[in-house]
This record gives sequence, C-alpha cells and structure tokens, in this order.
Amino acid sequence: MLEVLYTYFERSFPLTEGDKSLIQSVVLMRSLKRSEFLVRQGEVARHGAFVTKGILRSYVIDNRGREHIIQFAPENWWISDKNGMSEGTPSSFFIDAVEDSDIILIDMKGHETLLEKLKGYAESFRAGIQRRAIAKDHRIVSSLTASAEERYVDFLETYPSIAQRVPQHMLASYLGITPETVSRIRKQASLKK
Amino acid sequence: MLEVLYTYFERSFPLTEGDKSLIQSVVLMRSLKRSEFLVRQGEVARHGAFVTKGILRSYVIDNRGREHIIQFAPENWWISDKNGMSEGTPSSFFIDAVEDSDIILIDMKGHETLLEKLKGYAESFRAGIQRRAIAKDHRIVSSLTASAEERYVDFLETYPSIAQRVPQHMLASYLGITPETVSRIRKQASLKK
DNA sequence: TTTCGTTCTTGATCTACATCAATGGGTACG
DNA sequence: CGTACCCATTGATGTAGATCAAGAACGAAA
Repeated sequence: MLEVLYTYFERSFPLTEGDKSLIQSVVLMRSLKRSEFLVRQGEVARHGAFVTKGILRSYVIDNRGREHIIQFAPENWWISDKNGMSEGTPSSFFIDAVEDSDIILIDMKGHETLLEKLKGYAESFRAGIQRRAIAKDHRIVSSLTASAEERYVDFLETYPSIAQRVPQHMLASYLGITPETVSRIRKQASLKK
Repeated sequence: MLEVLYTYFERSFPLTEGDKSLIQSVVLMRSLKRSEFLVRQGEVARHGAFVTKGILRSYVIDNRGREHIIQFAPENWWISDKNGMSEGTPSSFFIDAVEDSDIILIDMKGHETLLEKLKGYAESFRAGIQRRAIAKDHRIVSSLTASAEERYVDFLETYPSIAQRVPQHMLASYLGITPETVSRIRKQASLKK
C-alpha cells in the first residue's frame, strides 16, 4: 500500500530510501468496508487520509436532515477532516467509504515532521492546497450559475472515473440536485446521440 | 498605512521593530480609485494584496458575459490572484476596487522571505488558508441547497459590514441571484418587522 | 436648472427544477 | 425460491426565482 503513496510523492519530487523510512514512521494504514466511517460527527481526529484503493466521501448533514457531499476521494487523493466545515456550523461532518477502501493516515504531528524533514513535501503540499482552492472557486461559481445539466456534464468531464464508480444519488447530492433530475438529464443526453 | 498591517499581524503574533523593517522591505503600497483594476485578465501578477482602506472584489466573467463575484475584501482582508480560477478555465479573472482603497502588495518572493524569517507568519498564514477553505465549503453547500433568502440572510449575518457598503447588484452577483430578487427579499424582510 | 448614469423597485410572465407518487429492476438474505 | 430493500426511472404537478419591461430615486456634472 505504501508504494502507492511513494509513487504519488515521486510525481512531485524524488524520494530516497531514507525518505521512505521517514514516511513510513509517521503514517498508519487502515482498511474500510463499504459505508464504514472514518470520521463520525464529533470525533474530530485531525488527520489526513490518503486513499490507495477505493473511494471515500466527506459530507455534511444540514439542519433539515439532508446529506450534502463535499468531496469524493478516489485513489491518489487526500481527504481530511481539517477542511470541511467542522467549525461553528450546526451541521455534522462525516467521512465514510463509498467502496471497500485502503487508506493511509497521517496526523498533524506527522505532517509537521514531513514539512520539516522531507525536502519537496512542503512545496508539493502548498501546490495541492492551491489547486484545491481553485477547484472550490470553480465549483462555487458553477453552483451559483450553471444549470443542473451543465454541472452534470462538467462533472463527467472533470472527474470521469469518479462519475462511473459512484451511485447516482451521491452524484446528485454532490451536484446539489435531486436523483430524479440526474436520471432525466441522462435520459435526454442518451437521446441526443 | 503600514500600521494597519502591523496591527493585523500582532493579533496573531508579536512584532519587533526589526520585524517591521523586514515587512516594510518586502511590500509595496498603492492606492486605487473606485472601479480601478488591480488585476486585469491576463496580467497575472502573482501577488497578494492586503486592504488597509476601502473594499476590493475579485470576480470572473463567464462565457455568457456574466460577472460572478468570488470574494469581497474590506479592510484587514487579503485578496490574491493566486487563488481565483486563473487556471485552465475559459473565463477571465479580475480584481478591482469597489470604493477608493489603499492596499499593501506583497509578491511571491516577499511572501517566501516572511515565511522563512518572520516567526509566527507561517503559522498565521496556514491558519488563514484553512479558515478560507472552511468558508468556501460553507459557501458551496449553501449555494447548492439554501434558498435565495437564506443565503441573503446568511450573508448579512456573516458579513454585516460588507453588506452595508457594497451595491446591491454586487451582493446579488456574489450570492448568485438577480438584483430584482434581492430587492424583493429586502422588501419582504422589512414587511415582516 | 437640466441631463445623464447608476442603483433600486415593482409588476407580469416563463421555466427549470423540486416534490410527490408509482413502478420496475437488481441484489442480498431469510 | 420468494421477500425485502435499495436504487433508478417516469409521470404529474407546484413553485422559486429568472427574465423582460418599465419606471423612480439619487447624485454628479455642467
């Protein structure tokens, strides 16, 4: 499992054997069954999870009891309980597995160790944060102004692999539309061709 | 003007006189008239701006020619062309002044200098990034699911000072609704009281 | 003062999407 | 094997908010 993480890092910067040992010393490995929780409301574990197999999702439940998916994390993605809306809001924050998944956990302390000792990590981390901020701005604008169909098509183009692996009602939840509407959009799209 | 920035930092960590000189050596000060641009499409200046007086806004123009405001930045806020959607998208990214404003500019190199030499800056910067990520998640969920009225009320509660200083059509643009709808919401709200 | 630009208001219509409700298919489990 | 549960589909209806259109209020410029 660790190999997947090494390879991920090596796309940004080279790793020595020593680096690999360092990484190994600050992470934990874990498996999750489908629909098993990594983070439940309240237990703010303050760590990041890197997915090596499967897909996780983070979501909130608003005060009307509805689920809203914040993020999907398939292989080679990070997902974290530090982001999300764990603060202030009356809603609850969850992370669970969409499929059976394998993940690598790193806590705040381990993260700081890598920031300090692993050359290239800090820069790679910063770039990741930035990429994500841009993606969020994109999603904000798109959710404020694009039609349901446009958002659906946009998602398919941006994350084709995720779209195929996730149940449609979750996709609907991510896009902020109802499952019925997703179904109708798909039907129309298939008729057009 | 620099005093405002010093005070801002000192809410997070103390500054020596030497720190202040260091800061002064890496920033630039500038004034903007109402509706004057800080960043126009294309000229990606790659720096951050700290507002000491006035309000700036960042926005994109989508392929249908509509403006969408990403962020307002009043006094004591940062605004940056590094975030935003300057990447990949066919839309254009702008920053301009809503009111006559004074700002302090810092470029990437200056930022790195402070990260390295100004104790407390890195942590404060990281915390800011995180706060903003949380705010963005909040805005995403809210734009996907809350009604126009709920989003309006939410904005008033979250940013009362901004709401009073910004023209309503900009507020509408930020919220992703039409100016007409904002007007009707306000009317209804006033009738309820 | 008049003129002009900007912002806000109000009304009439239209439409995308939610909601409600029923049905059918797939898969797990007794 | 049938029963049950989850998920996707399809139709009928309702509604929030966009769009179109026409003023009204305000300040700035001359």
